[in-house]
Amino acid sequence: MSNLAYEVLKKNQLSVTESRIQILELFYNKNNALEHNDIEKITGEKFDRVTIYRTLQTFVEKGIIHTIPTADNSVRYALCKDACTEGHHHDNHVHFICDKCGTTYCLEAVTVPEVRLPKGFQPNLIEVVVSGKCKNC
Amino acid sequence: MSNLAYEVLKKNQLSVTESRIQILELFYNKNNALEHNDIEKITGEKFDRVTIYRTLQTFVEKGIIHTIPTADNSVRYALCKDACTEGHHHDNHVHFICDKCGTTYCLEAVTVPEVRLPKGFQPNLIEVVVSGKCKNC
DNA sequence: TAAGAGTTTGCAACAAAGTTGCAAAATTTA
DNA sequence: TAAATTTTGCAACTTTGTTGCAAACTCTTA
Repeated sequence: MSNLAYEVLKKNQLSVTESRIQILELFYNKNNALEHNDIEKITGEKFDRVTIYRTLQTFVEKGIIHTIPTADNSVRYALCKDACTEGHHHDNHVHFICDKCGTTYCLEAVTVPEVRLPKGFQPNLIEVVVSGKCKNC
Repeated sequence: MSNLAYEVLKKNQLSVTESRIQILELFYNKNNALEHNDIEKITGEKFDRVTIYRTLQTFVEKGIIHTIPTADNSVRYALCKDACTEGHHHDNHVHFICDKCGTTYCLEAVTVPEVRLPKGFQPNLIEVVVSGKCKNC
C-alpha cells in the first residue's frame, strides 16, 4: 500500500480502507481517465459494484477526482490537481478523448481559453473536451 | 402537423411518421436541449420508449440533432444548424447548462475558441460546455 | 388508388447502469 | 481494547438502453 494514496485519504479525512486505497492507486498508476466499468474489470471480484460506485462518489465529493463530460453517455473520472478542494473543482484544463483507442487524457498544460457569453449568462465552470487522434495512435 | 418538420424529414429521405413529426416538432417548439426522458414525459404514453430511442438515433445519424456532452451521465439532444449533414456534424458552438434550472442552451452565436494541444495530439472536434447561471435564473 | 415492397412501430424480453436499506465487518476514537 | 462510527457487501429494486420479431404503417408505381 502506497504512502501517497494513504496520505491523500488522511488529508481528506476519509477512513482508510482496502477499496479506497486500491481504487485511488489505480488512478495514480494509470495516468488517464477511468470509467466505473474499467475499475470493476481491473479489480475483478475484489470489491462489490456498489462499493466502487460509492467510493467514486466520495472521491468526487472530496475533490480527489473529477468527472469528464463525454458526448456518449459514459462517465469518466480523472484525478484532480491539488488545487481542487471539497465542493470546489478548479480543473480548468482541457480534456482529450482519442477517437481510435478511446483513452481520455487530462491535458494539464493546456488551459481553457476565454469564452464570451451573451448577455445574461454567468459562467461558473468551462469544460473543454477535444476529440481526435492521440499521441499513441 | 407542421410543414417544417415534414420538410426536414423529406429532405433527409426519412419516412414521415407520427412519432418523427411530433418529436421533431418538440425540438422546434422548445428551443433548448431535450433528454430522452423529457420527450417520454412530454409525449406521455403516445409512443413506445423504444420508438423514442430509435427516432433520436435516426435524427442524430441524419445530422438533424446532435448530442451534448454533460458531466453527469445524462444524454441531451439539440437541433443542429443547417450546416450539419449526415455523418458530419459542424456544431462548433458553445453549449451552456444552467446549474439552477438545468436548461441546456446552444449558444449559436458563440464560436469555439482555438485550443493549442501538445505535440502528437490531433484535434478533430472541440466541445465546449459552460455551466453557470442562465439569463432566466 | 390499390397492391406489393420496404420501413417503422410496439411488445416482450433482456442487459447494463445506478440506487437504497440494512446487517455485518472494518476502522477510528478515546 | 472496547465503544462509537464508518464502510462494506448483499439483496432487491429502478432506470436506462438494446434486440428480435410480428403487426402496422408508409412509400412506390402501375
